[in-house]
Amino acid sequence: MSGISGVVEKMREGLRGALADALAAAVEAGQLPPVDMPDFVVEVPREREHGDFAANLAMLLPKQARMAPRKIAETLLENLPRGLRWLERVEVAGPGFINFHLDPRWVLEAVPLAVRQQADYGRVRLVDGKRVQVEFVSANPTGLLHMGNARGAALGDSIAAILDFAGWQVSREYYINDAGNQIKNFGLSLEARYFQLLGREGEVPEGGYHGQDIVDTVRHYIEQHGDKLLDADRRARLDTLVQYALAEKIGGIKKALAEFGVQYDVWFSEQSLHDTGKVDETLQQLRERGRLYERDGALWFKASDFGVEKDEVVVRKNGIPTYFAADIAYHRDKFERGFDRVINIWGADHHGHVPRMKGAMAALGYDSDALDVVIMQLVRLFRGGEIVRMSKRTGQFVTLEELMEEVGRDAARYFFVMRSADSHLDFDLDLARTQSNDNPVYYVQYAHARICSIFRQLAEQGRQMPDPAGVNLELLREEAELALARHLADFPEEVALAARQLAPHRIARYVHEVAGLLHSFYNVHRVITEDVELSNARLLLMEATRVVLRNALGLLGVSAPDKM
RNA sequence: GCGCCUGUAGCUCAGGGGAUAGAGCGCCGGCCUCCGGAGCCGGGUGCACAGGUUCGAUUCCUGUCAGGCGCACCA
Repeated sequence: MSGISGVVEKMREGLRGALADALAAAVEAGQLPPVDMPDFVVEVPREREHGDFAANLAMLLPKQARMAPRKIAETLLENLPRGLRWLERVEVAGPGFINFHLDPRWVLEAVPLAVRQQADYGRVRLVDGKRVQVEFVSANPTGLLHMGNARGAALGDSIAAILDFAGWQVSREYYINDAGNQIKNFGLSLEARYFQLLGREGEVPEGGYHGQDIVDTVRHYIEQHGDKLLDADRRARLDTLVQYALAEKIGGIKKALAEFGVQYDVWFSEQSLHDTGKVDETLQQLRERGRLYERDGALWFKASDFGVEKDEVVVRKNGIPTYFAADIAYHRDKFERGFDRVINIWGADHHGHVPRMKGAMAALGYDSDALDVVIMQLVRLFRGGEIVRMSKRTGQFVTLEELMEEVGRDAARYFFVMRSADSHLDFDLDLARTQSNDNPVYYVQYAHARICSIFRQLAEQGRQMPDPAGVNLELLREEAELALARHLADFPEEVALAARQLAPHRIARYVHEVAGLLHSFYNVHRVITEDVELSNARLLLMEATRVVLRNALGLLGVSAPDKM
């Protein structure tokens, strides 16, 4: 692992290097036969008694060396370089593990690092100068945002933030499906409501949009522009209504997402792909590469060339390209824009689309591994222990706005990312609204507010935060202090893991643990006391904790309040 | 029928091949002359099932069973 600057990684790499040296020395001395260096790990054992770090190197060598693993481990120990910082003792354990026991104060190095780096503490450099695009939500602009969209928003935004923290250059994008059949239906639905509101006959078509919000939008139009479309040319009437309604709907979506704390860099129109000829251009490329053929009057993409079960229509018998055709053009455009990596956040109901989209990218000559699709499972809302049903058809569903009104932005964001994407999410509205220790988001925020309160107390006593350079951190010897510092030291690695796995829930769990350790410490020890030296050391520990809580919450889009 | 996701504590969920599998909630019992009790401490049962790979499998592979979601000239 490279590009991680934390103290844990530093220690891990130091031990790894020492073991590699030991192996080389042992071979050199003839104590071991020449062997290939296996891909061994230096890990943090679950059990405290197994030391601070453990290596499995010796257990990977018996075949090559034709020696027992424990014997190999002993030999490695004899050849370990001397004078490794913080190292207290090394031992062979179990089937051949090499366990490293460190002076417990080694973790305190994380404290001044966090204090010094502030908002940058936890940043890692997994990549250098690489660009990634994260596309998420991309809900139809014909309605309101529901729970699935909301989860996508929280997940996508958090993944983007984590990737940014991990060294990627990130662009957040929303794909507006403002073309195709649904827009046609949208127009017919709007027209029907328009007629109805003005006393004429009108019926929302089968498969149209029946929601109350559509009625509201048409009413807004009438309030502003009256009934002048009643006798207009039908094409003009539909176009006008659609344009008006799209603008209003997209405006509403932007506003809701902004209130949710999500800011996009690009809003990309599907229609623009048709208008600029990019859909045709893409189809032409596929044709030139021999991946298209005609059957039953339609044009098909040979997805089966790429391990997909069946081929897919890209141009219908009536000559109109399918959504899939536009989507291929869209993804091609992403790569054309120079992104090194493209990530989509999709609902589970779209997972069947993944293989053929990857196939299409491969067909166009792009690396399909550069396209990652995060599939998130569906959300179930609970209130009073009962499932809250969502139905777009009947227009009865909880919108993002309603959710924020009910539980607040922070709770909503936290709840959506606290489970892994591929886990079904049971969202307990009652719990999210609770202002008590039962609610994990308050639990974490409270830890931050508590620290801020200590600092206010400090100021009231006319005292100041110490300069890190003049503080003796080794006064921190209590178990609660070292356990807390140990977790603060883990932050950069947690960020790296979350980034690699595209897994914000790791950060949610991590920050909850840090909060718990802070509370445990706080309950047993006082920060501000007559003992100025010790107070200063603890103040620095508190400041480092505050930095980590704030940065981690920031990655989740959750605020870190000074007071609650 | 085929494909994808998921089966871990009473409930909701974590667990990048390692040595005795964790957290929150719920339940029971404790802790405030003290920087914020929105807090802390203690108490316990579990990897769906069957094979395989491996020195070692909750983790990887195969199969079975169960739940969710897909399998349109919809998006």
